[in-house]
Amino acid sequence: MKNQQELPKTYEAKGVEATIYERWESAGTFKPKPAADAKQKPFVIALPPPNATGTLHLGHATMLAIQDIMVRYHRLKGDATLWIPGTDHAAIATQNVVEKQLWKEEKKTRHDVGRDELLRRIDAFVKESQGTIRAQFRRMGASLDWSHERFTLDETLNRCVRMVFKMLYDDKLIYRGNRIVNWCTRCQTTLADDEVEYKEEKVPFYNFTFGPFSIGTVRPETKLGDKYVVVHPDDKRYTKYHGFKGMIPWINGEVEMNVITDEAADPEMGSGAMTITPQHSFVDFEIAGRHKLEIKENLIGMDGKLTPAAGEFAGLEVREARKKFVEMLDEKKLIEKIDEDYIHNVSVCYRCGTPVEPLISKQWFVDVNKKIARLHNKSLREQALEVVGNGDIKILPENFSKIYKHWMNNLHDWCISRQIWYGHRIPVWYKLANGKAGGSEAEEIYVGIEPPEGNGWEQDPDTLDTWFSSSMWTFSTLLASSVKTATLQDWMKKSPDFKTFHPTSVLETGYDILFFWVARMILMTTYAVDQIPFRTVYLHGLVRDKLGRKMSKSLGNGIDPVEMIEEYGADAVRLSLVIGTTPGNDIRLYEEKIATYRNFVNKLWNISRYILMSTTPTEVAPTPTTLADEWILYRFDELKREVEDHIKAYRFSAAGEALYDFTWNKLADWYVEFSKIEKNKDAILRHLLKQLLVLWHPFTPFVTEHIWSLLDKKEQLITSPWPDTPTQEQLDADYDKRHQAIVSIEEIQLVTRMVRDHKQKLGAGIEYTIVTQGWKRFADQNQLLSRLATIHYSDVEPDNGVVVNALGDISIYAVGDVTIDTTKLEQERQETKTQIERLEALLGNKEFTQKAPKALVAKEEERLKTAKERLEKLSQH
RNA sequence: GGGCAAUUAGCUCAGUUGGUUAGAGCGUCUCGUUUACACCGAGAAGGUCGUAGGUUCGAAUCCUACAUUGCCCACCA
Repeated sequence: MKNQQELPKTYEAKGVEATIYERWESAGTFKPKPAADAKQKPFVIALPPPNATGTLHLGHATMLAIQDIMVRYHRLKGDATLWIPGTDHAAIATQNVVEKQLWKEEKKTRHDVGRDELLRRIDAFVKESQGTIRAQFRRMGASLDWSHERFTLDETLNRCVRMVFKMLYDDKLIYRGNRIVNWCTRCQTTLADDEVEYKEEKVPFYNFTFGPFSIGTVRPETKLGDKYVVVHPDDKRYTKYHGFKGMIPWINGEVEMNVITDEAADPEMGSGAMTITPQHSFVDFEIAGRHKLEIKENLIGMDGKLTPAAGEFAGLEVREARKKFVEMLDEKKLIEKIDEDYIHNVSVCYRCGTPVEPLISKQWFVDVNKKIARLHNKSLREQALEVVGNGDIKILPENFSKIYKHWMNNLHDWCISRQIWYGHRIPVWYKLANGKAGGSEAEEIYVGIEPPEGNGWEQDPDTLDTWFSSSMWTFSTLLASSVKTATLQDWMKKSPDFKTFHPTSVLETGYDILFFWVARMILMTTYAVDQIPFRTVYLHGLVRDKLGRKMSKSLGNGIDPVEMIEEYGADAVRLSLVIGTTPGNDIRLYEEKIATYRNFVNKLWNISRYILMSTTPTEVAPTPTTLADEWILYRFDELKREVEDHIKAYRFSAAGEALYDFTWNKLADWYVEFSKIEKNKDAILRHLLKQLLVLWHPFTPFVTEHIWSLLDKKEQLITSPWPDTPTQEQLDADYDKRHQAIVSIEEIQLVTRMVRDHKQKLGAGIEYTIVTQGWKRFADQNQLLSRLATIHYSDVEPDNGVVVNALGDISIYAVGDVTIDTTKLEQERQETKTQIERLEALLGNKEFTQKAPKALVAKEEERLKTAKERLEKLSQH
């Protein structure tokens, strides 16, 4: 060993990661630098802001790993690179957490403490969570520009939200109306369509008599005031009732019944006739709208109990009311039958699982179908479809653009008002004309960025859907906070960051929020900014356990990334989330997998340790002098090309695998071993190591930076230049030049393997000789072979030798008093024969030789030749 | 009900536009104290690529049907 340097035998991630991160951050390396190439577009990613409630989970770890690869790659390439961190206030989720805590600790509800006090408590909680998140994201090694951190409730972002709200309002894309909405009786708020989930449940299905019709339902209690029966216009059974109007017996005596026709009634379903309850069913609401029917008051209230409009049922819980209602119907002999085993999809709140009540409520909506001038006479929906349809925005994997389009095609108006306290307050003020609460017809409305002047204005108590503000994330985070303008256009003009960095390059996130978030960003950004928010959408899968199950607390199968980082190091965790995965497909993670990559990181460490300890720094250029040198330098050039191609094509797994294979199977297993025989490889070894560290750096930033610091202290690795990558043409030319060296070295590897195999079977003490014909062996090739496989080289067949294997024009002899098991040899002979037959058949096929690519035909011919030679050798003994 | 994906070694997964004998990691078996590494090294075994057809000189890859699994959307009055 040339160096006295003492390096630990295993890489201890725990001891170095924090220091390294601190060094990157304090040197300002995460901040964007002007591009080396002025023509090159900056590379920008807005980090999907994690909820301000949580702690780091594997979903976060995945997005950080993938995005950091892209960001570090572009930084090394010399691009102006910006990765914007931040957190999302996650309105309902956050308020829920604090409300739960309040109840648990003090047995108080939000109404007990009041709006201001609740918000104060939420703020305190959020501040703490943000601190946790920041610390944990740093532990993953994420090279986020923390000086650019944003929060969806920052004043700057809040102002942006108010501005966009006003723009939409002025364009008449935001309206307020009495419409049917999803209502969570627990969260006490509306939910957007995609915030509702469905759960299968076994419930009784009732069939009752409604005049001449048989009506089925799982929710009889809503049928209290029904008076319309809907049948399909073409349903012959009911043609005679079309337009019928008359009195029929119902729960409390006679009621008026009207028969109307609508295509929504499915003749195949049940009796083909249904009654409608527009207050509590989306479909019924639409039917009522088409027929301009009067819509009565809600029967179910926001508290989940029946309202005074339900008369004697008022105040009852839904389930109690149902029971009573059915009993009363039964007494009147109006129940036909009850199916107790009916499987029904119950809609529930995605946050708390409580059944959702559809009911009528006065809410704010975004109109997605109205065509407006700003969008060149298109609607929000059409615009959002177009930018994906025409390729301005590319979605990866591609099949998700189909899903996106389908969703967009079926998009309904977006209910954006929420009856919770935490979030962006709706920038609308009301003044009652008569100065008294009550009649809404008499009120004046003011919509603005700032509160209106004068007295008597009261702000809308509601807040905005959390996705409303996150839909602006790519541009709201780039607006200058110091600037106050009246319009968004002006603001953008006066925001240098916005002008430099928008649109962003890539939006990387899990496919589960494609609709919640990605689609809405496209919707809102194309409208408000008249730019796409990002050019490429990369969707990763969900992290699951080894059996493909979701990780959950109740199953106890969760993996805490922070614990894994503690034990295996951040680099290993990152690799385990990237290698062996493909975009859009779920990722199965388990501890052994992380351990595998920890082992790899240690391998990289030990290769470096060996090079550091056995070579000295040198200024000599890495010039190949032996076959092995030529081989490794060619394969390394090839690796650079592969890695770059893969990263550019977002195939991060393939890039990582190529690096892994080169590092372990080529550099460590062969070249480092060659270097022990051939010596004097300091320049090449150090050159390979340095460049390899750069290539690995996006994947495993900590260990590479650490090794780098032991190697070269001038500049940090994170801001070093990416090595020049040869073009495919250069590689091809190089291959032609180095062809013999490459073939020879790879031949050595094969022969070595064969001899080792036989040595194991025949035992020690056997001598091996190889006899070659055809081209002359190179001196260093012979030397390498004899050292690696303890083998002699000869031009002539040894007297008492037995052929144990053959490769092309090489024969391998075991020499001496050898009794060998010929089964293996016979097996090889058979295999070679089969191969020859196959190849002869293939090459005898004119269609193949004519239609297949010439290179392939030539290759097959070469293989046939080799196989024949081999068979000849094998048959000699 | 509509749509999308998946099905490859015992397990977890790769497999770019159809083209060598289908790859990797883990696990299994055999051997190994060569001073970079036992978080290691050398080797081996293990797959008719879900099933059945089709297109093609050639299919894990393209087409059709079916089966199984998962997800998304719609939602049954």
